[in-house]
Amino acid sequence: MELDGRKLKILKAIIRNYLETGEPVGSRTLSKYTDLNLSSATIRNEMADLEELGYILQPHTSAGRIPSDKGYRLYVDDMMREKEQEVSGKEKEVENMKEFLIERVDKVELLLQQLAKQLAENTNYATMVTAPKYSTNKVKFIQLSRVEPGKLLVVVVIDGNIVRNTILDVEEELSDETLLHLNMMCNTSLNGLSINEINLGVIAKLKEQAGIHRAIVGSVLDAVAEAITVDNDLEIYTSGATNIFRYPELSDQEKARNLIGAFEHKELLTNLVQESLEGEGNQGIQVYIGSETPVQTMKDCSVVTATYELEEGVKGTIGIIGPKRMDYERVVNILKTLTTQLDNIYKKT
Amino acid sequence: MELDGRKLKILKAIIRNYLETGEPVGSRTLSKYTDLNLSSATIRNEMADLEELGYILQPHTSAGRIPSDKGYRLYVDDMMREKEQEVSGKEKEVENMKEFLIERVDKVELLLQQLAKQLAENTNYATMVTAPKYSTNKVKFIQLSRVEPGKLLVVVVIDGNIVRNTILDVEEELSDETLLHLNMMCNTSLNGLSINEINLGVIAKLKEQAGIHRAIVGSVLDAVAEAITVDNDLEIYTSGATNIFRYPELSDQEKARNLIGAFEHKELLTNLVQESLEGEGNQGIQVYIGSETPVQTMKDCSVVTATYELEEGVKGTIGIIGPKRMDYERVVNILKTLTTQLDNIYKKT
DNA sequence: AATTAGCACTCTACTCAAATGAGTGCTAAC
DNA sequence: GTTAGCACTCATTTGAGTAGAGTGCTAATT
Repeated sequence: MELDGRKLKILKAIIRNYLETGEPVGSRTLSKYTDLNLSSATIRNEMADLEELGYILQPHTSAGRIPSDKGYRLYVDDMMREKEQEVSGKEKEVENMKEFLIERVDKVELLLQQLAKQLAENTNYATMVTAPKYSTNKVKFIQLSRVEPGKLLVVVVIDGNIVRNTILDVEEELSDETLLHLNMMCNTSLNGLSINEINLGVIAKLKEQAGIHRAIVGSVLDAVAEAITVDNDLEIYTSGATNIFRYPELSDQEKARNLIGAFEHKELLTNLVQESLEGEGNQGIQVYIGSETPVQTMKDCSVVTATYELEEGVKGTIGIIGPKRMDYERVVNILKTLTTQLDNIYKKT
Repeated sequence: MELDGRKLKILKAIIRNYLETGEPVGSRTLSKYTDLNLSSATIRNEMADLEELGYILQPHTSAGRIPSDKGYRLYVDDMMREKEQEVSGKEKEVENMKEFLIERVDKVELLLQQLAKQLAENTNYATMVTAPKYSTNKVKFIQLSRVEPGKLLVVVVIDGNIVRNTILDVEEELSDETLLHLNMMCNTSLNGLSINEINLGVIAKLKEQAGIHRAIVGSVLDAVAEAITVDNDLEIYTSGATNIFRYPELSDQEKARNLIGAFEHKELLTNLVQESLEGEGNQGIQVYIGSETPVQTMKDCSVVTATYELEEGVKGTIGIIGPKRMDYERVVNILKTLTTQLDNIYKKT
């Protein structure tokens, strides 16, 4: 059996209707409210076929049909293909979001948290934003200072002016000159290097230069290593988890608990981020429908992720989590314009 | 009417039973399963009195009784009074928690997040932990460095070795000597001062010393001010929000949504923290029952908060949020031992 | 051969009444 | 003051009956 034009039309009509109402769609509804001009009986036959093909299913015998994951998939793919052509979308959607993004907050952390929140409020879905990840952190600047006797402050500035710091306990007392000297040494030896480039050779050379202070250099290197190591964890901001209560199909105890649990245990979301960064889809946008999701506890939802790239190799992910019947079109649009704008705003800097 | 000994006994029995089962308690149950040796009829009479006094109430005519907020209050106060005497509690409860606290993580942030998580897992309630708040932050050390041309890194170390940093854009190019000079100036003028002590006099003197670089000093002072300003916001870590689904009386859509919303919008929790820090109760432990809570959306819960104090004036709050029928005794015990241990661990440092 | 009308059938959701049972309040006896 | 006993209340459960939405199939129509 083939999926001819008419079947496709009917399928799309079913999906569109279901997206709107959230109720199973019956043959009579379609017959009346579409321009197909077919009787309900004919549509019933077609629907039986569509069900056999796996695009739709019945919650129970005497109910209408709802789209299956496979059905949604077809719909989304088709939609994405169309969008592709339509060069520039309607930018209005994110207009007010833009406004607040403009007045960039200092702390990236706060900005992203805010972004997640705004996005959740605008879409009525749950959202997730990861901090941009510098795939290759490079040391830009190192500063060692004595805070108080026995305490050494190590500040490391890395690409993108991210500042990390550690306080070390040191046994020996360092004179001002030694400190100055160590500072210079570290900067000349390490600046511009990434974690992989700081190899044994560099380390040995540095320790040699340090002479009697080699122990300290060791500690400092540890601190530097920690600072430039890309931490895979936790830098995920979420918002709007309670939005899932807007959708009855996600609101029962069991499902709500699972979902909200996933938002609480952010480590579960890392899979999602990972996968989303790897599989480059249409303009970095990826749609996971139901059980396609990499996060098991979200198998009753759909997830749309977008990758934004501040500069070469500096990527983050934005995700929107909603019911399978989410408004894919709108969500994809929002994410597209949003990522473009994020890029632009940061590139201006 | 008075609350005589027997009434009190019955009230306590009702509460204890209800804490266990979560079901309204009937007269027959009490008659059978307590050592009061009274018939159900007598107990019924007493219960009628207790209801009139406002300590218990009936969900509906033909149900047993459940404690009212006033009833719980009596119970908790009484319990706290008893605990007072019992000098040292059973410390075992937090034994495994201690274990992980011992291997202190560097980042306070992580530690507190972990603490919240562990606590939630151990108690099966929702938890909340705030970062210790230094009521009077003092500047301990300032370091200005040139990261790259036009960018000045300001690092401020404050009490408790908390490190804050800002990157400033500067117009003029600074020589190494100037930078060194500025560094010394800032440190000698500002070290040891709190936000209130950095007054116009200090500022004027500093600017005068700076001469042509007064503009920069202005920016630096702003950065310092930001660093030592106690930020009232957001430093709240939560965990175990999904635990509320364990308690049917909190699990319906409406309530669950409200509660989880409160955990998401952490700004709502600041009231709680505020109040808890101010009203010093029994060993810094405070119990809010039902509508006593400062956070409106939690009026169907009870909240137990504890204040911990790392050193003079450095305080944080731990909160446990559960159903009104939470195991107050256990929770209070855990919080007591936990705060003591937190103090000890940090004091060792 | 495709479409449609018609009808029997299925299944959910709702309503209603009756039965159940836990628990009370009150009265009269102890 | 305490208790036994009984009538009463009310939430919950159960089952029957009904309405309604929607289907699948067959036979008639185009």
